[in-house]
Amino acid sequence: MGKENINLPKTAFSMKANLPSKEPGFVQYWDRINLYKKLRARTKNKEKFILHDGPPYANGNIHMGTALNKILKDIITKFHQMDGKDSVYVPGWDCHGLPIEWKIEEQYKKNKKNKNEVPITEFRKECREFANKWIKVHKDQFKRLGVIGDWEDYYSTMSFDAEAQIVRELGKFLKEGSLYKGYKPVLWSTVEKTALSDAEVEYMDHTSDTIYASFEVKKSNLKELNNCEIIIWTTTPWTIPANKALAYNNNLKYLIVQLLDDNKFKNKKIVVAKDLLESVIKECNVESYKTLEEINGKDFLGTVCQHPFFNIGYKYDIPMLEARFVTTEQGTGIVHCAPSHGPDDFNLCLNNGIKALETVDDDGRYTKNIPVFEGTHIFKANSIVIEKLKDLNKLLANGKLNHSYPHSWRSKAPLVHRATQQWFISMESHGLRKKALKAIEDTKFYPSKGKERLKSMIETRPDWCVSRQRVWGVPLPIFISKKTNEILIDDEVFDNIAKIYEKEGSDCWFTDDPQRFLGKKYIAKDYEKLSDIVEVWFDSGSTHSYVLETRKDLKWPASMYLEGSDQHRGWFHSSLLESCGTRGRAPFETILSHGFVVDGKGLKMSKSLGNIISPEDILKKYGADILRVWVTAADYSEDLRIDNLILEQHAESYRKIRNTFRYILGNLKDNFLKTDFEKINPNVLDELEQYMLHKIFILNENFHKNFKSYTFHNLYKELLNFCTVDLSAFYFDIRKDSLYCDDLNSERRKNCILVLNIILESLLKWFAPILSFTTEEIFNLVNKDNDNSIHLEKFVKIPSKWKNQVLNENWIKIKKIRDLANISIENKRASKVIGSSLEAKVKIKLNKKFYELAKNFDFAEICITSGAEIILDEKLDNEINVETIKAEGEKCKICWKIKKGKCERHG
RNA sequence: GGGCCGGUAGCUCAGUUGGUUAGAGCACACCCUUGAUAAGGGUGGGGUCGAAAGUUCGAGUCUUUCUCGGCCCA
Repeated sequence: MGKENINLPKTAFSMKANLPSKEPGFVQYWDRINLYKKLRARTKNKEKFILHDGPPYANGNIHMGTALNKILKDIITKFHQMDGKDSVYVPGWDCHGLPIEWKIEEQYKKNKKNKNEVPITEFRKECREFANKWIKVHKDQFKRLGVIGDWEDYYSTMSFDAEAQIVRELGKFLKEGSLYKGYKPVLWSTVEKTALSDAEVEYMDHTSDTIYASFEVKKSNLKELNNCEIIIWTTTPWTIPANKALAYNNNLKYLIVQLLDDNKFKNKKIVVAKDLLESVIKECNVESYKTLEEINGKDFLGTVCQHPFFNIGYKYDIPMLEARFVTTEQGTGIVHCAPSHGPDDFNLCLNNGIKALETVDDDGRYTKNIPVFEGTHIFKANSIVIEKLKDLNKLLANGKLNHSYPHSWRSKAPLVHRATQQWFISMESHGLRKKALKAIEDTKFYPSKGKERLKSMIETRPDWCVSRQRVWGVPLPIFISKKTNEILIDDEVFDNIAKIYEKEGSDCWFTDDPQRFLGKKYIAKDYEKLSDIVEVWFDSGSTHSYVLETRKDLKWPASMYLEGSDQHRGWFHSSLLESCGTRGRAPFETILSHGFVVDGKGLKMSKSLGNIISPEDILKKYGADILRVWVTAADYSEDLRIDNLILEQHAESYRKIRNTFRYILGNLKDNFLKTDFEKINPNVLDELEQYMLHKIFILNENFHKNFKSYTFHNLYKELLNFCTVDLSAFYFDIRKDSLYCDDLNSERRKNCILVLNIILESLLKWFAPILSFTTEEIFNLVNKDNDNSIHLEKFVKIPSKWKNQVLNENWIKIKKIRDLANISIENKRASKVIGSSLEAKVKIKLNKKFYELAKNFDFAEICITSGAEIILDEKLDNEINVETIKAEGEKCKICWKIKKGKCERHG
């Protein structure tokens, strides 16, 4: 008598997962059976769920953030698919833009090649190849994570049809009139006559002229300020002619000081920040002065000054504006603002209705917008401006300053901020801001706080600058009439350009005869062709038009956009504006945003901290399913922590889940029998089985509730708890005896097997979107038919008759008795009276309420002891009292129960 | 520097409109089992809820300040 006489579990499903080596095989399998096509066929004509992929930039290996994003997308896509929808995922890539240009330029540098000598189309070709290379790399990395999507027919922002559609979209804004020409400061090299990006800037020492200049107050709400002179300090005297405003800070204290030295400023009242007075009088060599008044920054509200060059034609008002960027680090606490020559100045002025002008031309000479000085080169203007200020008695002092200053990385020439011609989409002219805010109201946000975040950005953002002076992008399809200076707006032209791009891409814009784009209606020599490109956020903001709208397998608007929370200012934002501008509503129905991946302590990952974990490392050590567990178990609405400890913990949970499957498979001997849930009559089963069916019903209900609200971490926790608490420690433990020792024909055992089949199917499907590899491994093991996949299945439907609230209440009480029995048994174990619980017999004294319920149950079975006695004791202090005694008698060789006399089952 | 969001046991997360000694799983400790065995079971220890102040009969839950962290902007 022994192991050969009992039904021990046996399965081919190994305890050890070996995910890192096993998973790539499933990636191949899904490729081989063409799972993606099969999925489409399976849910053909079903309601669509479209999660539109926000395109990652095709540059560099993926990092944890990308992995998180793709896994989350895949989990959601799979949930909707298994929920019965046609859940289509088309991945995409963002390809144009500066980072790729840099990479190519870097290569040039290495090879001592000069970018300017390379034909533009050649350069763009290299950019395109570079992007294509990374798309390929990404594709494999994403597939390795278990992500299922249309990998063959993905989209990219540089495909010919995308470039063509971007032209059409711009055409809509041009036609409407909301796309206008304006000016905005960019870092400019007057030597190379080109704009530079931040990354092309080198900071080096530079000696600048400094001045303390004065602006006379014209009028103020604070009478003390009248007749005062506001003092500013700047290191760029040449920007004074472009001055349009002064900036102060509400939180600073200012002083009105009367100068008493015997010079041209004698008795003049000047205004500077209190904290900077000392440095100002020192720098300006003031020897004698008198403080008249202390005022608050807010008192400046409404104050208007005169330009220092008022007397030579600068007759316009100089308003004083509140700005937080004003500090007391240097200067006077009041900052001179030239919107054409500084980003801060530009934004502050823009918010106050003062637009930047073209004040300096490509070569660095003042334009006609700068009276008196027109034609002067700005690098020669400082001394002229200083002289003029002196003449007009607006110069308190001047000097030199050696400081770190931006220079071109190529020519090493100093750079300037210079307003250049740019193209803007107006937020107001055609109600774009209003439309976008309405669209936000109509969108559902997960988590809900995303709504406020996006809303507050749209409320305050300035007009959208969509032009860039670069080469790797879609050219702005703009012709300007040489005669009228007006933009050419003609659908025929836009469409003609788009058609050409569809065939050959947009490279030709830079090389071909402009006449080709203009068609027959216009003559090329009458027009200037722009060479700016479209900023890349417009590219990706338009994906809805060239992906969702044009593909038959998709729908517009998308069911969901899902990205990291930084994309409130990125893709969510640009897509919203583009779509509201062209179609009057958002291109998405819902937005789901997730937090950032941080290390175990909550700090961001950085090279300097050395706390970066790469997806590659995790895949090698744990496998994708562990990474998918990490994504599912985390609350993505906050930042997601990850380190080895956290992964180890999730790996541990995974093992528990895996062993739960293994136990079921072992008892089923890998023979899964699909059952028709509807045909099961719970009432013919033992109460324990009925109770498990009830548990499955409730779990399924919560599962769908959590799925609907996208709270996967709660969903996962419930599944995990079901495996550990309800199955492993409870149901499996109790039913072990029946499974191993009952006759194969016993009703009890057969019913248990039935329930195990049900649990296997339910668990497999619940876990499939999460543990995509492991569930496939099991599915393939128990399904002999070829080319099948768990991912083609639908979620189980649990009949409502499985729900049994009364039974549930009863079993809560039964488990309470069981818990107390366990404590009692543990006491006896500690005192070495017994070891295994089968060596024990429990005497359970109960009050009337519990007795009436418990008398119908076999507590030896429930408590896994050799005997149990239920005794009514109405005098009991507490409801339940359990006493454990050593079981007496013979140990049955088969079921190991200790009984006096023969075992009733095994003789 | 500004805006927004967050800080509950070692870890991942619960904690409904403020109300009994703050919960779960994992991890940990000890014990049992050796017929789920690089598995399984049982029992147990562990947080005063980032800090302080306030409102209240009563606060993890409301207010303020501070602190740490994240995203965005400057």
